[in-house]
Amino acid sequence: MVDANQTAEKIIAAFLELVQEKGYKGTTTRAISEKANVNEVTIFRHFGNKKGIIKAAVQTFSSRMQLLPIIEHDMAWDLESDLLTIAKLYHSFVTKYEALILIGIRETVDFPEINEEVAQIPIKLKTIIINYLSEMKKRGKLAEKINIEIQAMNFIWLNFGYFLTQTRFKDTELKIPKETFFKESIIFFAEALKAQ
Amino acid sequence: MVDANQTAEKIIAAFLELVQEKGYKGTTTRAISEKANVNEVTIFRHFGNKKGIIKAAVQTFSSRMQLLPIIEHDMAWDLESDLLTIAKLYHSFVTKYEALILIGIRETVDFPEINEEVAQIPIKLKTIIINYLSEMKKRGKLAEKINIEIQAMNFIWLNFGYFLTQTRFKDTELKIPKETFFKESIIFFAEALKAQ
DNA sequence: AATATATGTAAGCAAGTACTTGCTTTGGAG
DNA sequence: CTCCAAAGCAAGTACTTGCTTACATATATT
Repeated sequence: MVDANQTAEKIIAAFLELVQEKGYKGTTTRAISEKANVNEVTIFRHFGNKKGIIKAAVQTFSSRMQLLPIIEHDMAWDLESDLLTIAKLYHSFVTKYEALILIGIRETVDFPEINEEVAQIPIKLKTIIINYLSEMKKRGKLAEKINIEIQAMNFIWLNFGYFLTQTRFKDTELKIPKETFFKESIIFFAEALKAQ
Repeated sequence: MVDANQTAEKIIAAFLELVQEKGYKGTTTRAISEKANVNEVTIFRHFGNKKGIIKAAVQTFSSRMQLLPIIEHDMAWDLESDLLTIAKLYHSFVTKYEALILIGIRETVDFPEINEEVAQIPIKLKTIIINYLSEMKKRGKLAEKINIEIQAMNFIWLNFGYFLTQTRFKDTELKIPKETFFKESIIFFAEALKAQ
């Protein structure tokens, strides 16, 4: 007997890959079946309908989301290294779930739930950074006058902007390697915070 | 006789509005005709086919793009106020062409030309800022050690990230008014550059 | 009044697409 | 060997959607 879970995963993987390219509506169940090397009917037997695939994919996504705040305890209470840690975690997460995030950004109307779910990433990130910066203030490592909420958003916009520029524009003029971004941009941001 | 240009504009406007909501494939020619209050056939008489509407819309967009670098001469050679001017110009432009920009980001595969065209926004912005910062260095108003290309990209990511966060996530927790963004984030960035 | 141009109306076609149904095949567990 | 869950296969249905065709109507210009 064939492992049912394995086929389901194959279908989800093919689905996500295709959606990343063609968008949700551009992804046909036939194309999914071909890419996953299964019969089209198998898809419907597993997920009922096309939306069911997304639903299943989102579930694995949201359960992983819960794990994010754990790193709050991994802080060294050094601004540069901690912001670097957070940025790196953010990018590995966001790269891994690129397909779903793109769906959330694209299919705002047809899948408000996914958009809502994807919006949780910056929201969660925001609270993490706000908590972190507050604690840094308490420890006297950050100037009192700093507007923590604004700075949390600055950090988010910077990272989100970098991520989307890299993934959505193929132009070489805009390509900046991850290491450069971390070493230059995040550190610049951390130093700017310190200097205030 | 009815003004043909006017109907064409009505169609393009309806098209852009719908695409912003539903995406390109989610936008049917029937829906466009209803929203524009014209007959469906009129659309095809004007633009030949569905892609023709996009093509026409992109044309007005690209011609406006050409005008952008003109503001290079509007600089006061004061970091804060100049970056503010550039940021404000960027956001008014990007807000105006939101629909097309979203198509460019979403429909990378079906409309590579539009993606290419939309990518010109950050590319053009990049050269504008690089030129500006270089001149500021020459005038002794900016530290020599500053990596101009990186800082140009930082500025772009910040603005692009802000723009997309505002337009794609409806959550109130992430909403920051434009004035706050300009006054806090852009000024923070300018000060950080000065401090280097 | 006549002409030309822009649009409306009605009907429909061809292709694609999500989803169904009924039947067959496969391969591991008892 | 038998049973059964999981998957393949073939055919088809119902519906949507981009686009076409043929004809009627309105209005500005000559």
